Amino acid sequence: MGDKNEKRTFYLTTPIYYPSDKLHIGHAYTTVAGDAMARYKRLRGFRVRYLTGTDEHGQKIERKAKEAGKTPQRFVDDIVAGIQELWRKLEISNDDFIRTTEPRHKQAVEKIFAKLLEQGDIYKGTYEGWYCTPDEAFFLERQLVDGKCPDCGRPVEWVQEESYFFRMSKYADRLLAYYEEHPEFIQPESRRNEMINNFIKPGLEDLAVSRTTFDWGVPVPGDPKHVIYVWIDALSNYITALGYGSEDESRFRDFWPADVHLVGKEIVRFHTIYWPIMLMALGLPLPKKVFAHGWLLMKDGKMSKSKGNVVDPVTLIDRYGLDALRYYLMREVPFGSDGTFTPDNFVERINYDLANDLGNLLNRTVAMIDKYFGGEIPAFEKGATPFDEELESMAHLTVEKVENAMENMEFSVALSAIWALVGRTNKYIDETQPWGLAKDEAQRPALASVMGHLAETLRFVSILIQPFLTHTPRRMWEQLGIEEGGHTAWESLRSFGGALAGTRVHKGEPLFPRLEMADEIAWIAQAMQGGAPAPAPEPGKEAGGGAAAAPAAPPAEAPESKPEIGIDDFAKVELRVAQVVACEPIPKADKLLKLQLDLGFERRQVVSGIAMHYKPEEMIGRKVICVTNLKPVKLRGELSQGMILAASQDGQLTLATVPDSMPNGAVVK
RNA sequence: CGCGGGGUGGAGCAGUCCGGUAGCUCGUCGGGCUCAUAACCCGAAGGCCGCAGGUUCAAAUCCUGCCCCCGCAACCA
Repeated sequence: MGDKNEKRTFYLTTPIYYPSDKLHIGHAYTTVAGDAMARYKRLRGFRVRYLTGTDEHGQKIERKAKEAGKTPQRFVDDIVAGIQELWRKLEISNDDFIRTTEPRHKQAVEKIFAKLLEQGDIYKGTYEGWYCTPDEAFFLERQLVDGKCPDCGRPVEWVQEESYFFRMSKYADRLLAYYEEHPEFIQPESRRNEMINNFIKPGLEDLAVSRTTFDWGVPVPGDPKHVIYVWIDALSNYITALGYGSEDESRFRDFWPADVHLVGKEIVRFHTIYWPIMLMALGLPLPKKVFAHGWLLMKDGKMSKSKGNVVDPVTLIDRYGLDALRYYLMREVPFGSDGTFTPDNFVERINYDLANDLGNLLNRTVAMIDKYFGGEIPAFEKGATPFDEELESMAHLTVEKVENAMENMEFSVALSAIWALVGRTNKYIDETQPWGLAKDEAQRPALASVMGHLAETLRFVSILIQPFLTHTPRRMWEQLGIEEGGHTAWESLRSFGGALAGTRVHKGEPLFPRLEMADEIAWIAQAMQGGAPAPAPEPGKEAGGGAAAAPAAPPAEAPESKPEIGIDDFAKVELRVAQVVACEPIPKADKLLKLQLDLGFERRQVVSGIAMHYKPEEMIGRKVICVTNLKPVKLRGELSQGMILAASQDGQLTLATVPDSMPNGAVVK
């Protein structure tokens, strides 16, 4: 093999996830994709470093921890333990897991901040502006209406709030030049134009990189009243995890710059603008590629618990096996586009591709070798049947296609190519009709050739799927009697031949049991609703998945509750019956209706976000309940003096109404 | 005219950058085979490629206008 000692390196990262909640299948999607890439590169002989982790600071975690009655650290420790458990279950092969609360990270972040400050790239400045205290909002001079708050009309005051800023604009030209010179930098290309047109061209504003409104973070060196905000704290994980800024920077020298940052499309901007600029300021090379993948959406749009369309990856793994889930994630959706998860889809994919095509192919091949050759894979001569050559050349072509696709992170393309080979092999059996050949002793060499070609093709497939499926390759090798080693190495794909001649096959369990589609679709749908799925008969599992524990159904999620209040607090709210006397939509606002309410003793105008649910004309005459002592605000330029009550969930909304007999102005409590 | 994505046989998608036979998976219908997990293989039906113009010998593909859907942003006191 190669006589180069120096292995090429490959550094790949996922975003660091925010542990304020349990992770869902979308996070699993990203991380499995990265894992497939990392495994592929390792198979190709690269020295790979695959990093994932968690971004653990910030106001939201501080608040959630408080609500949970925990310290922030304790709070994130608990959630992160769950995340790491999920990665274990998904057999993510990450080489490191960075947590932004770790000393190694915090120390480096302090250094980075200090350096940027010292260089003058970060400066201490002030947010200045007109501030409306009751609204907690800043306004520019030109936004004021008659020198007063444009929202509520009350006086505003000139305030200054201290903050540290990063001079972004200073680097804008260099960033554009980098884009120019490295067209591969932002990966689906369309994203690049988006960044240039929307953010860079209009001019980069200096970025506020510290906060004084919360404490849970890395304090600004020498100015602990500020904490370092997410930009610097989180993005720098990609280098702090390599030991940048520590006593030992050897790993950093080996692996930086990153080959690929994998990101969701919602954070492209941070990774293609802020992060490169930070690196430029630090005098470091920029990552080679930022790849934005799409979202895995649920049938009814974005995942949300209240929609009842959340799939817990663990539920799927427990019931269908890890390889089924990993295969589905990587095959179903072209990486880079959005895709939709549906139970039908998931079950179909497993049944057709894994059970019928691949699993059955192995099964029938092994059965025939058993039957016709006593379980020993025969030696063969090339071209014994008219179909041999085509199968062989397709096998080689498939390797080439897979390698090309993997370089571009086109995982679904790679898998389709592999499955095209599987399909071709099934067809080959039909063409050669081994059962016919077996009846004629003179056809013995042809039969041997067919068996040899089948086994060899399956060997190819087993090697090619390794980045994606973590159990199946080994199970195929067991059945084909292959020892892990030379015949399972990627480089062995260069030659198609009798590598397996003489090995003994071992008929085993089907790789993937066939699923009862209707039952399983219903089961998943129920699991997504959060209800306890019906005790459908457990389908077979991947061999080795011993414990046939009852599938863990996601428990019904208890709604988040607000803290208890006393009657005094409640009494502060004034609710009254009001009648709608006029109602009209507000231009250019999808959700807003402007209502004139008769409160008996006075009339007032309320703006309400119910336009998606009620037409203006059907509002007129209704008696509703209005909060009458709410601070007035302007919405979409219209004054709103109160709010009307409505119940809503899952995109439904119904007004709380009162019988017409109740007089306007009646107090509700 | 806020930003972006999309409208291709019954369903879900590819093809659109770099014009020239419209492809894949599933479904439907018909056939073949029996080695195999009632799996596998072959064939057929089915599309005015959102609409209207334009460029061209030729447009799903380029240009113009319009319609519709979906995210995001704003607005849900």
